[in-house]
Amino acid sequence: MRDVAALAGVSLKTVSRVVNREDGVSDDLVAKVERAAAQLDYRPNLTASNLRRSDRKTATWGLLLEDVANPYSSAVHRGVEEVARELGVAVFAASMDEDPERERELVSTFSSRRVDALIIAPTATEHAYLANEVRNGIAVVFVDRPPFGIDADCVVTDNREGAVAATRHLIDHGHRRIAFVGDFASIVTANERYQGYVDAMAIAGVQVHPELVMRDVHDAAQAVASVRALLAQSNPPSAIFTAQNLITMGAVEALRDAGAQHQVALVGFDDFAMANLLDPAVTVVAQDPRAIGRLAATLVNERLASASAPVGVHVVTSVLIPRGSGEITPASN
Amino acid sequence: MRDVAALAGVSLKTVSRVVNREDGVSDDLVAKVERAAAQLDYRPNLTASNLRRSDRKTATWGLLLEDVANPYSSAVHRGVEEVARELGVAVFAASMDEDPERERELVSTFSSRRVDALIIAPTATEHAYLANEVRNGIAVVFVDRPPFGIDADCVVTDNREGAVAATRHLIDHGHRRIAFVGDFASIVTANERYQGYVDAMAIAGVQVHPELVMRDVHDAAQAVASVRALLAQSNPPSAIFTAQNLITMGAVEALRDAGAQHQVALVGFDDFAMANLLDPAVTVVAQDPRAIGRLAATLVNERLASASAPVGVHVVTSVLIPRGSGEITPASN
DNA sequence: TTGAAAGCGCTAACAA
DNA sequence: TTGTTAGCGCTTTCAA
Repeated sequence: MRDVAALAGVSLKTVSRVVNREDGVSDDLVAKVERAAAQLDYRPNLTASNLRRSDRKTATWGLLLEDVANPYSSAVHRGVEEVARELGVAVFAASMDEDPERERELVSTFSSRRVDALIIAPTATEHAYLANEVRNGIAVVFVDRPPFGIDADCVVTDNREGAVAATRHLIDHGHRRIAFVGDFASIVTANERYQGYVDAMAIAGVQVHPELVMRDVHDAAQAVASVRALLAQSNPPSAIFTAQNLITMGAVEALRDAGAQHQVALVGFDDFAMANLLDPAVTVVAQDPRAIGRLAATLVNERLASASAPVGVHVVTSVLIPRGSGEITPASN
Repeated sequence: MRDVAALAGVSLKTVSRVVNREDGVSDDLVAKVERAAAQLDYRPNLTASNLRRSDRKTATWGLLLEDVANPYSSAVHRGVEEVARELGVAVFAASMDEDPERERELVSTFSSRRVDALIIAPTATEHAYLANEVRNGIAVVFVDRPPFGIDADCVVTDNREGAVAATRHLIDHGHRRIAFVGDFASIVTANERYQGYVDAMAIAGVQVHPELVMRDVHDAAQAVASVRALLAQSNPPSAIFTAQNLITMGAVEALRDAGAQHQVALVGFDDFAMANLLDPAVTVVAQDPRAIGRLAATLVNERLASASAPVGVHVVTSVLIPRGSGEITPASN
């Protein structure tokens, strides 16, 4: 900036005014400064600017995801980015891989770079450690899972209701032996989905068979093994509700390997690419992760505008998409 | 930091030394400062530190992708992140959506935040505009597509060789009427893949039929339409080479809709989720985008260590994965 | 409308 | 081993 000022023959402050498009500078000087800036290919230093500015805003957010390469996470990322782009905000993104310590490290990394906001798909089960960030005016919004030990905005899917819809869909198609395959019981959303399954069964008066309930299944490989074990039982399920996208993919593989894909019904939580092109096409309860990301970003922006606004939980509704696998009826009953 | 110094009863510089783990501070004072920092929940301001430091490193990189939610892009992102994490580097990520102007905006956005490096999967066809960044010591590495008008490291797939392998695979299975469906001819990689197709056909003495060549097909919907048109011809192809992942997905859909998935062979460039679970499973030439990301990040790190090291093009080899769709033989010939 | 001086939080250079 | 002073690039405050 000093070089630009020297070349344009004006003071530092005048260059600052032109760069920040403040008015009160004569057209003559504006032109001179712009010419000099272009000639030197001047790039303003936002970090220095931020250091001195009274509002201390860096126009930078941090986004903490389960895994940037996971389809769900990356769709949330995309939604956040769309809103951030309109606001001229740059977004740090990183993966936590279900590691609470990594979550804290990333918060610290982003905090020391003075982000204005943190959007967190939490892995930790305790978020009191964020109190300092909130006190310092960093907007914190949670997605996918709610926070614990801190009051903050949060965007979640209607996990229980979605699971009820999935389970009821199978019951309505005549199934009584309905298996559940879900993620770690320690994950709140996995629990809510399990609860939805249990509730739907209870409401319909259908018995939950403990040998048909597989929990703590986290990835596709474990899901393949779990579904294989289910199918190998003496009295196997006639339908399966898989409560997470990777589990559904694993179930598809196990069913196909057993040649049972047209005999055993399947409904999955979370949509995934190619679900409609499989044979049979896979019925799912779809979330809208991009909308979740957009909403979270919008909440960040509102929180930044008024730190004292009341905090809320925002529920995005899921929707059941029948495609074939969920409409298979039991062979005999 | 001032508050920490006051609370610990030491000078600013001593706190700075402790925070930066410089030695030459007595254990006694280190303990005092650490206690004070913990008590105040002190977070160092990396932007201020960077402003003053002589090396001017922010430990921050910018990653410019086609679309953060695209499976290819997000796998590259993951690879970059893995290396960045080890180095304690935070990564900005953003999508360009094939918009060259957006590419320049993002470079400017990240430059003004003083990133140490830019990793770009370029959309623009002219990169002379980056000369200033390079001169300022920002490490610039390109992935997926090479740069133009600037000397910089670059990581690409062996597009031509991969396309040759795919085409030859179909020829080896007896096909003579082999269609090509590829992305915008303006995209370098799409051109290389087309060239590989043409070369493989020529080497084998198989005629390229212009009516079987569909270019400028960018997304799944356009691919569905293109493959439908191919199948509707009076003398349709017995095999199709789709030169991009979304195009392959669209081709799968069109073939299935026409009931031709077991008659017409298909080999796609780029692997995708569920390709092995489709019926038939889809034969692909697979890239390793995560490895590409890791390599790009490693190159960034080397470039940062020595700005004057010679620039190179790094080719990551693709591999053909036979799964079924590519091994279908022509009905008659 | 323009500019001079001070200072954001931190570290380099030097001094004690 | 510890502290002092200056200044990174910018904006605030205030004066001209």
